[in-house]
Amino acid sequence: MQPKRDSSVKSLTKALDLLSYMGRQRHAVGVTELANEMDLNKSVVHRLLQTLEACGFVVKNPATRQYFLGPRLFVLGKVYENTVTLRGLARPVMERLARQMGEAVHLMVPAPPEGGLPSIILLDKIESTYQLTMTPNPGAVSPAHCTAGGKVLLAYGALDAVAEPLPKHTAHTITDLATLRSELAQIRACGHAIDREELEVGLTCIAAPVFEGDKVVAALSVSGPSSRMGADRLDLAREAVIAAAGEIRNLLR
Amino acid sequence: MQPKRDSSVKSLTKALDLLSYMGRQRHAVGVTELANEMDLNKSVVHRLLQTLEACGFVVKNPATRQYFLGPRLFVLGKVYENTVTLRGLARPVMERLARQMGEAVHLMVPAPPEGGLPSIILLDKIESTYQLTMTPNPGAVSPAHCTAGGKVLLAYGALDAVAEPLPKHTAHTITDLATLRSELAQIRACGHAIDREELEVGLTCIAAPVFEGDKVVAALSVSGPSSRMGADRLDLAREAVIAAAGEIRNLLR
DNA sequence: TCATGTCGTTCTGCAATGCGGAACGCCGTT
DNA sequence: AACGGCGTTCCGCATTGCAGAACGACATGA
Repeated sequence: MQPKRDSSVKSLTKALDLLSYMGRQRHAVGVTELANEMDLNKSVVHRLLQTLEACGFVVKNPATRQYFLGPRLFVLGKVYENTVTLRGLARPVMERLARQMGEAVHLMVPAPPEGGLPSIILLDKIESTYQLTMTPNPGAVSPAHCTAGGKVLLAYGALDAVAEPLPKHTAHTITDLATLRSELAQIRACGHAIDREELEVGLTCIAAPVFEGDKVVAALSVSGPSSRMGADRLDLAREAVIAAAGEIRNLLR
Repeated sequence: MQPKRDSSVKSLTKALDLLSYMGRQRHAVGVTELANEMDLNKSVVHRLLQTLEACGFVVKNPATRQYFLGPRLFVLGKVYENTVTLRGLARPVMERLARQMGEAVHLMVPAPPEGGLPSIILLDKIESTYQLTMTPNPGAVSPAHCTAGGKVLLAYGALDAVAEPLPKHTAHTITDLATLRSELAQIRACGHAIDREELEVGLTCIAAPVFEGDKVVAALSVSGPSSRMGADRLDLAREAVIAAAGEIRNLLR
């Protein structure tokens, strides 16, 4: 039992975990559900929710007596969205890249470790000019081990790897940690990552790291249906994303 | 000294206030500034920030050692944005209203009481079809006492009034509480509110309450330069917003 | 170079704070 | 009417987080 200098405010951590849980659920939840799911006492959950509600971080539906994310989060999220310089600087570069390739362009940043496996956040995107593509919206969270952007962030240490059994999404998903590690080494070697249907069948992505100084802070990617991402087109995309990521790096200076 | 059944988690409240403060500042801040501004001990602020950072609600710039809102708020804000039913239901109605009037259309909800005076949050908006208009973006917070939407929310009890001296923004701003109260009574009587350059010179708005059941949950407004909002056009707008707000009410059923 | 001020960070004992468990009141169901 | 499940409230105890001071790093200016 090492004291281990914890220095984290327990009640605050619990409250933030409650918020994150509600964010994952995407619908209103009751006190008991939260208490069970988060392994907390009902009275604790209730008190935390009352405080969160008083500050507008949570709203209570008086009819169902359930709680959900509140408007203050909306406000603060918008402030983040509008002030993160990376997003604004990257935008024009992303637009050019999207026009050049005609495919969806994504800008991803590491998600703070939330319990389970390492994840990435879609900070911004530009839609494909083709009709037939359904891509996630900004704010979406995806697993890192089976996405091009995620692998880039893992490879360059912007995101901590994990020992957990990696969940399998398709036949191509890397579920073995050793395999993932050698993949990450290769990504570092060639400066880009490819995801060939590792998250979703029919979806191929290629991503490059965005540096700020000597640290990788984001990943830029081009995604499209595998049918359009043949070897030659993928080569084009590789050149283009790496170049674009470099441009963003210069803008961040 | 009544015990007064407080039942709010102090440390959590402090942390949430820190977040809100950073949201207002819109730029990274240091520990000392926060401690001074929030009237807290430095060590407390530091510990809270460490915890917030561990959960991704705050990021620290290692170079400047300053803190700012983190990506988790972005994620949760997006979840709020995408799941609040009001927004999705109101959208088509707002689009029609905007096309009809050619002016900016805003959907506003009450902001949770944050220390000072009652405020409103811009939940969604549609731009004017005219060129020359600069309107706030979704997520923006405005004072309630000098906006049409804010006065509507105050009038119908969706937002608590306040005793503070009301800050003056223009010559037309209502700064007297008695005057405001009679204005609110009149708003309740005629079912709409008008803001004639009370927040900004040259800007006129007209707003109507959006009911859910027997409670007002939002305000819908049409805003334009005073030059385009003459008596006749304002009459048109009044009919239109009231009708549109009624439609949204039906959709919320 | 050294003194000085300012910043973020760490430490530690004390006591206020938040926790746990149980009890309560409210519904809808059985 | 009895029951089970829910959100909510209560209260004493010990854990948790607090205050204050000290520390170390950095920038500034003499």
